[in-house]
This record gives sequence, structure tokens and C-alpha cells, in this order.
Amino acid sequence: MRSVTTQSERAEWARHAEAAISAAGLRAGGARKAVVDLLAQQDCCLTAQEIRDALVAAPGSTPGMASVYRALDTLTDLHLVHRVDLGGQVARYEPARADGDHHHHAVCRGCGAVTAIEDDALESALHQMADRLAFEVDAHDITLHGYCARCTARK
Amino acid sequence: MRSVTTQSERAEWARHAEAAISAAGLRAGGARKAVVDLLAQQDCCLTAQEIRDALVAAPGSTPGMASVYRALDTLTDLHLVHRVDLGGQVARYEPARADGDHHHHAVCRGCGAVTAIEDDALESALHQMADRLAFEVDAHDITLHGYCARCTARK
DNA sequence: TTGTTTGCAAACCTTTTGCACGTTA
DNA sequence: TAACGTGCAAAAGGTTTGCAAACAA
Repeated sequence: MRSVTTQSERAEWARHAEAAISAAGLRAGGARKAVVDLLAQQDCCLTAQEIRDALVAAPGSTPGMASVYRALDTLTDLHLVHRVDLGGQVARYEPARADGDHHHHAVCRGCGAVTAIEDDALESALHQMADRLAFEVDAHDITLHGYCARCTARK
Repeated sequence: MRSVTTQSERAEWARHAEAAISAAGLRAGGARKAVVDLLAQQDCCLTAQEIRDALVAAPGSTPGMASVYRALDTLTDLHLVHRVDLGGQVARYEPARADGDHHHHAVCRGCGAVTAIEDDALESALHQMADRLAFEVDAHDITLHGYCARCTARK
């Protein structure tokens, strides 16, 4: 288990994503490329609104929300991005590592901060359970709710 | 671990819920009571729409969606109900067992069916992990995605 | 009586869709 | 040039809120 995504892994993801987009017969439009480039820099999940805000703040492009959503849909269909639902009614998106390595999320009830969580024992227990089910599991999400260290101290 | 909720446990939950509502200084209105009575009969989660449809179909009351949502909010605040987000943008709600016993969910990508999942080893791994985090975990959700037995056979 | 609960309608917010225009291969 | 991608505006779907009337304690 690795808790850090390196610079080269990020660049690798962007390259992989653009190759997959091209291989799918899709073209290189500005909005989708901007979304890919922004996601490549992320370790954890962002909302569509956060993605758009970041792109609008950066010089160059001013994609519409629709284009951001369409890009995220396409990337999700290509398994390049994971859509994450942490409660509330806002979806979040994060790059999907090609090697299947992934993490889960802890959401603070105090400040709303989202933290990435990784645990091999948990993954192992999950896979063992999945093997016993009459259900073909191809993905799983785990979300922890509670209070982060800072909000716990402040209570 | 118990995979079945007995009739007496359901009645117990309804009684507990009404006592908690009363203890919180709230009154006994018809819409909220109808929601409590319906949830008491459930083992797994329902959407607000499903709850309202069931209440409208039953004789007696015809609560508005707003009242259903308000009742669910109140019950969630009192920790009598768990709000469950399984992806998509529809929230689901299920009665929270007083003893903390709970289950997780598997969502079929084919038919959308939701199945309850229980596993002690998984819970144990989760708690061990939680103990090591600088994060005070007070709840967790696990969602499996994939294909149910029927949809797997049909593929 | 007093404050809570309810139903309706309108408002909100996120996400999706229709459409005309611009762009890529 | 033909198909795909983009931006804008409108639509859609779920959830929340404002408000006046009904109701419980």
C-alpha cells in the first residue's frame, strides 16, 4: 500500500487517460483535456463545481458546467475516473489508478474535510467477504463519518 | 450477527422511536407517525419517494413529500434513522437498530436491486483500522457495486 | 392558548439535455 | 467535410423552504 501519489504517477495517469480517449475514437477537445489535466494533479476527489471553479480561475479556458459533466461522464465510462458519493447530494470525482490501487474516504462532520484512507487488512476482509457472496462485486466504496483531529480538539 | 429482523424487534424500534420523539419535546403528528410506522416494517432502505408512495397507497393519510422529508430529517437527527447514499443522487433511509447492529449494501448495476450485507470480519477490520486513525469515527458506510446472481446469469 | 406539524407551492441545487456553433481528424 | 466537442440556456429530478391553516399538549 502506498499513501503517496508521486509526480510521475500523476503524469502517467494523464498520459494513460489521453491514450485511452484517443483509442476510444474520441477527439482532443479543450474542455475535456483541461479536466484531465486538472484531475491528474489530484490525489483525492473533487466535485464538478470545484473542478469548474479551478479551471475558470486558471488562465486559458472557461468551460461550461455541461462540458465538465460530459468530460467526467466520458472519463468514468472509460474507467479513468471514479465517481464517489460521500453523502449529501454532490458527486465527487477522482482519477482511477491504472493498477487498481485505491483508497477510501473519511468525511468530517465538523468541517466537511475529506481525507483519503488506505488499509490492506480492510481490503482483504472485503475481498474475502465478496468471494462468499452470490453477487459479482466489481467495485466497492467505504466512507467513514466522524470528526477529524482538529474538530475533535475544538469540541 | 443476525441476518433477520424479527417482528418484535420491529415493534420495539417503533416504540423506541416514538418514545425518543416524545422525549425530545416533539408532538405526535400524523405524517411523522405514518413514516415511523412504515419504516418499522422495513429491513432495508427506502427512498423518500418510495416511502411517500407507500403511505399514499395505504388508506388513511396522504402526506406531502415535504412532510416525509421533514420526518426523515427529524428521525435522522435523533439517530433513529440512517441516511444511506448508494450512488446516484437519491438518498435512502432505513431504521437504525438501537443495539448498533447494522448492515451494508450491494447495488446491482443490472437491475438496481439493493441487497443487505453483513460480515463480522469486515466490521472487525474496520474498527481496528478506525482505532489507528487520527479521526474519531462514529459511523461508516460500505457499498458494493456489481451484478446480482440473476443479472450475472443473464449476461 | 401556544408552539408544533402539515400540505401546498415555490425556490434551490446539482445534473442532464437540446441546439447551434466551433473544432478536430 | 463529416463527426465530435463545446457553451449557453432550458429542463429535469431530488430536496428544502416559506407560509398559512390544522392540530397536539
